[in-house]
Amino acid sequence: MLRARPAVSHGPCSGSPTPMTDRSAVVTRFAPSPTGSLHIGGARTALFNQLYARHTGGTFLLRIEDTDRERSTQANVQIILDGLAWLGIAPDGEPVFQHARADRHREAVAAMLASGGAYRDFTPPEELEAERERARAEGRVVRSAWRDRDPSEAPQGAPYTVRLKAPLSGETVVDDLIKGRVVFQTKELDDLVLLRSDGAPTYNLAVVVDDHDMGVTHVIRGDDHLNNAARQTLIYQALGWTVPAFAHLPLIHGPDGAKLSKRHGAQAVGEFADLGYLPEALRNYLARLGWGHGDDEIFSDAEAVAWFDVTDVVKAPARLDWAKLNHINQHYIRVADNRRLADLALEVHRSRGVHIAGDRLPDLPRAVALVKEGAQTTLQLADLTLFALKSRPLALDAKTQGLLTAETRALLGRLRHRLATSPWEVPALEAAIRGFAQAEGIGIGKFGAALRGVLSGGAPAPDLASSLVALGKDEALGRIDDALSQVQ
RNA sequence: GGUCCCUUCGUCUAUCGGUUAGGACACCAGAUUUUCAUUCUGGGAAGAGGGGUUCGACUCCCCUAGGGACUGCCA
Repeated sequence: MLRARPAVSHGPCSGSPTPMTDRSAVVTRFAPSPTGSLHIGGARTALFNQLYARHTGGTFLLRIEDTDRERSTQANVQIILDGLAWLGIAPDGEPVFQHARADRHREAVAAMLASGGAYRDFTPPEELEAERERARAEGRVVRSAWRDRDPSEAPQGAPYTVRLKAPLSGETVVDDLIKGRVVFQTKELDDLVLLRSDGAPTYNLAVVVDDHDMGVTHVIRGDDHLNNAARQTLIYQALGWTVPAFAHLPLIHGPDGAKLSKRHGAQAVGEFADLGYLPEALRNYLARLGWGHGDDEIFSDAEAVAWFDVTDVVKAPARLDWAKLNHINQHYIRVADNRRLADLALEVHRSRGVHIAGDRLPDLPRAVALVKEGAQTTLQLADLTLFALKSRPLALDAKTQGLLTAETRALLGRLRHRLATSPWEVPALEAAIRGFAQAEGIGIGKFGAALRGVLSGGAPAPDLASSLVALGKDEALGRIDDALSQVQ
């Protein structure tokens, strides 16, 4: 018999106490495969696992499923770790690397072999392929002839895989927390390969052994594993282990309802960061995708933890809706700290190769405060703050040049003096501008566009008073002076 | 082909046998306005189809259609 619960092998810097302490406590895990980056669907799976663990006062673990040595890369592991960190999803304890536990997996297989729950399959690949075709034609599941043959009949030293000896009758039930009771006819479940011919454990075996050893009580994962859950149940039974609770999340589709792919704009969480989304916004949006709490749309992490329950997750797949993500992101930009946003905007400018003079930087947070209402992403925030970051003298765009007639120049000259005596605050400057228009007996339209152009150089800018404040008195008046002294 | 899952406004969702089927995003119209945006007001918009069960079905059951997953010595 196997050890009930061997120590979990941790990552490089092991030594932290094993997270599982209370047998009755909930333990969830996120188990991504480093054969690609962290997908947005995976990110949501991680989020739900974390929310459920936090909600129940349980533990949330991370396991890297790197049993596919060919396709797993260290770079992808790092991308996944970075992605989770960026999103603000922090697992408890060190991540478990599945590959490092291969011996333990083989040990479990040895036990199954010994108990008759598994068998050695010497079927050569070509023959297997033929059987696969036959089985498909007959509408049944693939079965190896070696299931009931004596291994001693195999040629000496012939390569073999080890397969699960699945029962041939009865029902296998997956009591899913989201999908409900799903019944499979056991004979429809095939004999999974447990160990490859090179002795390497397969995914289905490894998940079961690791989930068991890690004390996972609730397996919350993508819908695409629902069929696997039945077959994994058979492995649990063969090992004599308790089957965990399952919760299969419906997948996230692209806006057109098709499986999410590159043509939908973004899949990896890193791309969402590059597109100017805030992690808290993405978290909120992701939580609303497939789950909800009444009419609540915008909620804090604490509220999400308090309200979340896997059983409330919707059964149908959801589509990624950029418009709604934008809206939520806009909300979080509005409430975000200006210095933080300024740094984010600056990062965008730098990545765009926009040179910004150091003396303009201190004004950025103030500019951010005045324009952030209109930004849905930090990319847009960068667009909206560009006017404030330009260096004098500004290159005026053609439209502004055209507006600077002798008459307009005269108006701006007089306005400049009025502004210079005003307190440098939005209400006061607004009053000054209105007062000026009134005194001149003209509408703001007569000079407003020109003033904006002079202040911004043609880049998008907020309303006049806000633009003036965003720039600061010296810079604003200086820009006006520059324009007025410019040779016609 | 086989097994399994899914189906309420364009999208995300509420409803958990009795509601004028609610909200959000998007969209349309109007108001505000010195650009863009913001803001405010109003509006259109849904239970895939067909059978049952029931006094009464979006809600429970069955069938059909459509979508999806799995069917690998990938995960």
